[in-house]
Amino acid sequence: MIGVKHNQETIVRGIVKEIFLKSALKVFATNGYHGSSVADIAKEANVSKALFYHYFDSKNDLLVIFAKQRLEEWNPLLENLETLEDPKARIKCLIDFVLSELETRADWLRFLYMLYLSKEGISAIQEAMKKYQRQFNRLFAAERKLYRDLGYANPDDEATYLRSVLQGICLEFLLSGGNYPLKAIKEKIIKRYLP
Amino acid sequence: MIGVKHNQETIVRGIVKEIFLKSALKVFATNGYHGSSVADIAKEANVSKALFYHYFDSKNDLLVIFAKQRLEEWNPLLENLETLEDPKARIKCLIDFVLSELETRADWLRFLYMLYLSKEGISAIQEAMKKYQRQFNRLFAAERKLYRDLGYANPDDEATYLRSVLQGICLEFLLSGGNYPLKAIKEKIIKRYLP
Amino acid sequence: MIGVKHNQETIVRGIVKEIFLKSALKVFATNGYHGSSVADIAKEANVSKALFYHYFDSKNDLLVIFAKQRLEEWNPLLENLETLEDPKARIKCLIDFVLSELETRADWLRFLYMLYLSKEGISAIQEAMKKYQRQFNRLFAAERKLYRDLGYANPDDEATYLRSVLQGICLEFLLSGGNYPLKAIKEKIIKRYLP
Amino acid sequence: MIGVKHNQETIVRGIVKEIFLKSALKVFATNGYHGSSVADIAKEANVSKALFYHYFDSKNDLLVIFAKQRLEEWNPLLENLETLEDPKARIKCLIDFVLSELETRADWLRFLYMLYLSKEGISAIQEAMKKYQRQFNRLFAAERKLYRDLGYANPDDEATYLRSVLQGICLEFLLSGGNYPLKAIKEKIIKRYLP
DNA sequence: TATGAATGAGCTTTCATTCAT
DNA sequence: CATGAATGAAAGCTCATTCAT
Repeated sequence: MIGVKHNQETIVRGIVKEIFLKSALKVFATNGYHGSSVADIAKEANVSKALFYHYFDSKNDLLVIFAKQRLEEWNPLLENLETLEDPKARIKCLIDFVLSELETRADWLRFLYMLYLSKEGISAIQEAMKKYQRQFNRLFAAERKLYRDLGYANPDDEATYLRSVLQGICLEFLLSGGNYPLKAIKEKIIKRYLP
Repeated sequence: MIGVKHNQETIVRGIVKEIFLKSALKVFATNGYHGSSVADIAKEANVSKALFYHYFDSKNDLLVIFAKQRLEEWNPLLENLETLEDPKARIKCLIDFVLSELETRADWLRFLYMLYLSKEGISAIQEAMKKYQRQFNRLFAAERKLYRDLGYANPDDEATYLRSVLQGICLEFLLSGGNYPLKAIKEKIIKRYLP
Repeated sequence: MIGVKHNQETIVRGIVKEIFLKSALKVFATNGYHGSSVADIAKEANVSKALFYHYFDSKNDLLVIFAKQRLEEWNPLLENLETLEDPKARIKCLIDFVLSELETRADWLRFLYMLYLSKEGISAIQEAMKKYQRQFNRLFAAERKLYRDLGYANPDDEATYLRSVLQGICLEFLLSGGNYPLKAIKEKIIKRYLP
Repeated sequence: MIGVKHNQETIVRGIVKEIFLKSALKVFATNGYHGSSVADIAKEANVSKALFYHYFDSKNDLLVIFAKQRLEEWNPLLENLETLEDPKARIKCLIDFVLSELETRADWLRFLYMLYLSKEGISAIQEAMKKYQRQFNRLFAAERKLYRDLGYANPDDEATYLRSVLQGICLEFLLSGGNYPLKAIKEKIIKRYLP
């Protein structure tokens, strides 16, 4: 019949989309957004270039999708920060969250840093970001409260400082090419905040 | 006299080259290397696209030049680390060096992080890097010696840690969009290492 | 019984084909042949792109079909011109035929003019045309006879002239955007040929 | 010196632009706007595809340029219609203007008819048209005055009618493939309006 | 029948680079 | 030195068409 739609096909669609996203992430992490062509992504996924446009509206579409995924990724941490009573448990949670699974998230992080660093990149995903502004604010508030509960004199600076340290560790991890002493560094920082 | 004329030309050449490099840096920091065209650079410098090729062999040439400049920039620090007696003076010197003039070096840093993060980018300038490997080794040795002199149990990890913290501060500074409490953070870190 | 089923299928097939043709005509009239994609046609018909190829061999197929339909459309007029005795009745018939139902035939006309105007377009349907050459010749002969019977000195030029006038009216009607004084113009021309 | 511009080079620019426009017109007249690629135009002009974009912003740019040229073409006629005293001279002028040089303007006309016929085409050049609305109004007013001066009862319809006839002649001329009796038809129409 | 998946070829446009002046 | 002209290659994206289900 004319007009009949098959529901199960969305499953295939979802799988293929995921393959594309993974491939895109890989090549983006290698060459950056502008340095990666849709042809590169398709090649990585072993399909034709044209198929990409069967699943996404544009190359830029990927940025929006990635931004959304990234922001949703922070939800579990946010929940923990807002519900856990013990501030020490909270800060442990925060450190663990940022530094865990760095190996598997390497492509992800590499790409995000590049994206954030380029001014253009930021404006490209700003609209997508706006929707999540409230979420960001909640996160920052939770962080401030954490340092207040920990008894720090200057919660804002303290939040900034730990954020910087954690980002720095992630960054150096990515730049080190595989021989970063992550375990030792992590112990060091945990010992400092949870004596 | 011929020599004089030659010299003058070289000076002008150097100035124009510098203009190009500065313009390139600016657009690279905005759009990344692949996202910036030679036309963009020329437009930023208010000259014709073709003139670029009177001063540089290719767009890729810029990467090599930037890498060299960056590495030579570290020479004064290296000299200080190797000659200063007092380890406290040395670590103060290191921190000051990395965190000073972040505002004016912002484009520079932004671009370098992007470059280092992209795997491909690194390979593009790897050759240039090789020549300076010896210099890198000297720097790392000086760092290790510093932490040994300061009495740390694990100088290697200690070097890695401080490097991560400083990089993290620079990174967050770039990402913060102008409201990073650099002064407070710097005081904080100096107080920690130089009690 | 098998025959009946076959017949029903043919009827359904015919209906769906007609839907496609109507949709095609609409988008062709809007964007021209080259400016309209099979996807556009399918969308207008609310079916999938692939279904189109169950009913037609190719997009170009549509041109041939349209050309045939157009030519067969002229059959009733031809019959009248050849059988009616009174030349005045014949010319009235001709004018009425060309200028009637312009509103409903607008898409049709718009597309045909575009097709005829494009040199390439004509060659695409020339083969289909050849089969109908005999019919054209009959039409032209009937026209000449008409003007001879009406007593005109130069029947050929007269035929060309009236054809031009009628085409011009159709064209201006299409270009006017809905406010063409068709009735007045038609009266004017009829009064001239049938005083 | 940096920043020096050469004035005479605009001459070359103008010539090459003209070549491009002529080539574009030729291929547009054959295949229509959507049916002609920038590659086709460049091939017709015997230059590289990329050079096109050195002279024009986009393919659509050509439409705007053509529309403007077309409208300016009518200026001499407009001036004559507004200044000539004798209405008979005016209508002679109008007929001559529209039907003269049909052979050399064939590509032009063919393209314009296709453009006007496609609804999309019209909207593409509407903005360019708006600027010239005043000119159109002047032309229509001059036409109305002409038929009033000639003593016609219904100047508006009369203007529409003659416009239709002239358009029809042009159209049939284009469709006839070279054997249109233009001279005879023109005499016929002139005799009718200037007895 | 009817659909979504899939693709090669082609389109518009951009870019790094070269060349004549 | 400095420019505009010019181009081959490749980018993002579309399209007519085929195929498996």
